[in-house]
Amino acid sequence: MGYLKEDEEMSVTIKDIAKAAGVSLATVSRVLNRSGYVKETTREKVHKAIKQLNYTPSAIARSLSTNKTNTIGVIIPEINNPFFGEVIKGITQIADAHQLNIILCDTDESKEKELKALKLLSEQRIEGILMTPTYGDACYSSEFLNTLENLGIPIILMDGHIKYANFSGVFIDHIKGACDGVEALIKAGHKKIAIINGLLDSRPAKERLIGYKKALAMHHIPLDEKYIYDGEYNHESAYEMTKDILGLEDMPTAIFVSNNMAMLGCVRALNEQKLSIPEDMAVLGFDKIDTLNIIGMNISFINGPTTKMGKIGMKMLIESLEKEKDVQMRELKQITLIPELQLKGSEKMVKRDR
Amino acid sequence: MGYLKEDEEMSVTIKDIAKAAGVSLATVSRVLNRSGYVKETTREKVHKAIKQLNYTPSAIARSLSTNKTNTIGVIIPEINNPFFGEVIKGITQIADAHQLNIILCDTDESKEKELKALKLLSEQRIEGILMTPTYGDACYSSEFLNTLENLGIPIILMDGHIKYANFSGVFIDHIKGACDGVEALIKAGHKKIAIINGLLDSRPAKERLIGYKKALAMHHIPLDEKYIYDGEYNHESAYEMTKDILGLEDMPTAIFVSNNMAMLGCVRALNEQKLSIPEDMAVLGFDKIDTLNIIGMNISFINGPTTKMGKIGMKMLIESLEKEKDVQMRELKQITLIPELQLKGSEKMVKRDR
DNA sequence: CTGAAAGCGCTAACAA
DNA sequence: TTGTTAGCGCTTTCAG
Repeated sequence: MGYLKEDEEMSVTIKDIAKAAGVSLATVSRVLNRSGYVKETTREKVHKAIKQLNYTPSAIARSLSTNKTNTIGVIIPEINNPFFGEVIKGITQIADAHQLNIILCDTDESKEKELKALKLLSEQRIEGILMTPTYGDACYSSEFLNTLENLGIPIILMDGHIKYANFSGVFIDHIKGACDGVEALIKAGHKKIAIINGLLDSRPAKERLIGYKKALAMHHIPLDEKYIYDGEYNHESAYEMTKDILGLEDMPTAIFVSNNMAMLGCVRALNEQKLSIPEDMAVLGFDKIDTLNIIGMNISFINGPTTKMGKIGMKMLIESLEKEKDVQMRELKQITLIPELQLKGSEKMVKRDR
Repeated sequence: MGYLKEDEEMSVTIKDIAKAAGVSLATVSRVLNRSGYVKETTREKVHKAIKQLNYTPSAIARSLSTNKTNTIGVIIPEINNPFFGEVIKGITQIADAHQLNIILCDTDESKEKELKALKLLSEQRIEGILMTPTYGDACYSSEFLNTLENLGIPIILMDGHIKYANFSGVFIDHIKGACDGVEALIKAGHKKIAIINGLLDSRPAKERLIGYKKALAMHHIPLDEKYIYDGEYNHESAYEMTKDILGLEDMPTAIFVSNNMAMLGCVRALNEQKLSIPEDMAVLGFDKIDTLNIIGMNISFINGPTTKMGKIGMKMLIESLEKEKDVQMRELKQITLIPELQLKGSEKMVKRDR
C-alpha cells in the first residue's frame, strides 16, 4: 500500500552496473581496476552508471577472487598506553600510504587473548602481522608457538622477543640507551648514581640495568649495590624507593629512573621534599613523559623511539610482503633502534659540594 | 630433484577437509557452524581432519556467502592522543565480548582522510561505524554528507557533531561539566575567576565558555571580560595567557583552564613564578592529565569520560545493528555523558587576603 | 576492445 | 543425518 522507496538496500553489484551501462561484467571490472584496454566512451558509460547507482565495490568479493586482502593485523598489549598510541600512529601513517587496512587487536596483556587475536586475524586472511607480545618471559604455550608458525604470513615484532622463536622485528637497544644515558651523567661529574629499576623478569628492566652497570664499569666506577633498587614499574613503588634513596647516609647525586611511570613517583618524592632538579638531584629517565618537561621540569630522558618504531616495523612488513611474492623464502631481519638522548640539563652536576 | 616439503602453502579449504574426512562440504560446514544435526562420530572425523590439515576457515568466503562481516570501523582524528587511546580501549573491550573485529582509521585531523576512510570501510562491507569527526565546524563537503547518508549502515558519533546531519551518538556535556566545575570554585569562595579557553570555532571551547558564564550568572557574579582569554588549545598559548593573567592589576584568585594541553602551559607559568596550587592560585582543568596529580600537584579537574564513552558508543552500535535486522527503521538516539568532577583541593580558596 | 564462463571458499536451501 | 547444488560479487583467462 505504502510507497516503495527506490530501494538501494539490496546493495548494487557489478552486475547492475553492467546492465545499466549495457556492457559485460568483465568490462566493468576492467574500468574498476584500470586493467586492460577499454574504449574511452565505454569507460565513461560505466562511470556514469557507477555514479548513478551509487555503487561501491565489495572488497570482500574481490579478496575472495584475488586472494589478497590488503589488510594487516596489529596486536598490542594495551592500546590505552600512550606509548602504543604513538607506535600505532607510525604504523597507520605508512599503512595509509600503501592503502593497507589495519585490524586492531588489544590483548590486554593477556596471552590468551593474544592467541585468540592470532586466530581471528588468520581467519580474516590478513597478509601480515605487526605485534608487540605482552611483556615478561612468560612461557609460551606450544599452541601459541604452533599457531604462529603455521600462520604462513610474515610477522614483525616490535620491541619484544618471543622465547623459543626467531622472528623478524624492530627492537630497542635498552642496554645501549641506558648506558649512553648514565654515561652522560658520569661525564657531567656524577659518581654516585642510584638506579630505580623494574623487576628483573622483564627484558627491558634487565637490559637497562646491564646498561647502567656497563656505563659505570667503562668509567671505572665501582658498583655500589646500595644504589640499586628493583621494584615494580609503577609510581607508588618508585615513590617509596626515592624516599629511601633520599634518606641514604651517602646520598647519590643522581638518580636514573629506568621507566616512565616510575619517574612520576620519583618526581613526587622530590617535590615533597622541595628538592629541585637538577640543583638538588640530577634525574635521568627512560621513555619521556612530555608533560613533565612542558611544565618546566627539564628532566633528561633516554627516549625509546615510538612512532619511528611503528613506521619501520610497517615498512619491514611491507617489504617482506613483497619479497614473499617472488621467492618462497623467509628471511630473518632484525633492526635495532638506539634510543635517543634528550639532555635537558638535568644530567648536570650542579652542586658539587656533596 | 630436491625434497618436496609437505605443501600447505595453497591454503587448505573446506573441500580438503571434506575429502579427508570422507564427508560432504555441507557436513563440514555444519560442524564448523554447529548448525543442524551431525552424528557425533562424523563430527569427530571432521575435527580430526581439521586438526591434521591445520585448517583455518576463511572469514572472507564466509562473509561473501552470509553477507555479514562481523567487523566495524572506528574512525578517529588522532590515535596518538591519549584521550582516544582510552576511548578505543573501551571500544575494544565491548567489541571483544561480541566477537567483532575492528578496522581502525586515523584521519590525522583531515577531512579528506575522513572521507577516504569512510569509503574504504564501506568497501570492506563493515557493519557499522564508530567515529569522532575531526573538530571544528569546518564545512562538510556535500560529497562527505552524501557518502555518510548512502552508507546504509549505522553510524555512532562520539563527542562530535556533524553539521547538517543528525546522527546517533554519545556526547559529552561540556556546558554542564564546565558549569559544575566553576560552581565548585565559586562555592569555595572564589569570585574572580579567569578562564583560559580555546578558539570559539570549536564546539568544546564554545560550550565550556557557556558553562563558565552560566555558573557565574547562577551565582550573580558579574561577568568580567578581562578575565576571559581565548587562544589556541595548546600549551604555548596558555603559557602566555597565564603570564598575562598573573600580571593583571586585579588578579583573579582562580583560573579555569578549559583544555588539557593548555593546562600544561598554565602550570609552567605558575611554576616559573614559584606560585603554588592552590595556595597562590586555584586551578581547575578540563580533561585530566594524570601525570600532574601523580607528581603531587593536586589540580582539580572536570573529566570527560573516555573509556566509558567508547564502551557506550560500542554498545549503542551493537544495539542498532541488532535492531536493523528486525525492522527497516533507523532511530535517532543520543546519549549525553556528564563529565565527572575530580576535586583535589585545588578549587579551594586558601588565601582570602587578596 | 569486449564478452562468456570458470572459479575463489563458504553457506543454505532442498532433497534424499 | 547427510549430500547436491546454486549462489555471494568479483577477477581473469580465453575467445571473439
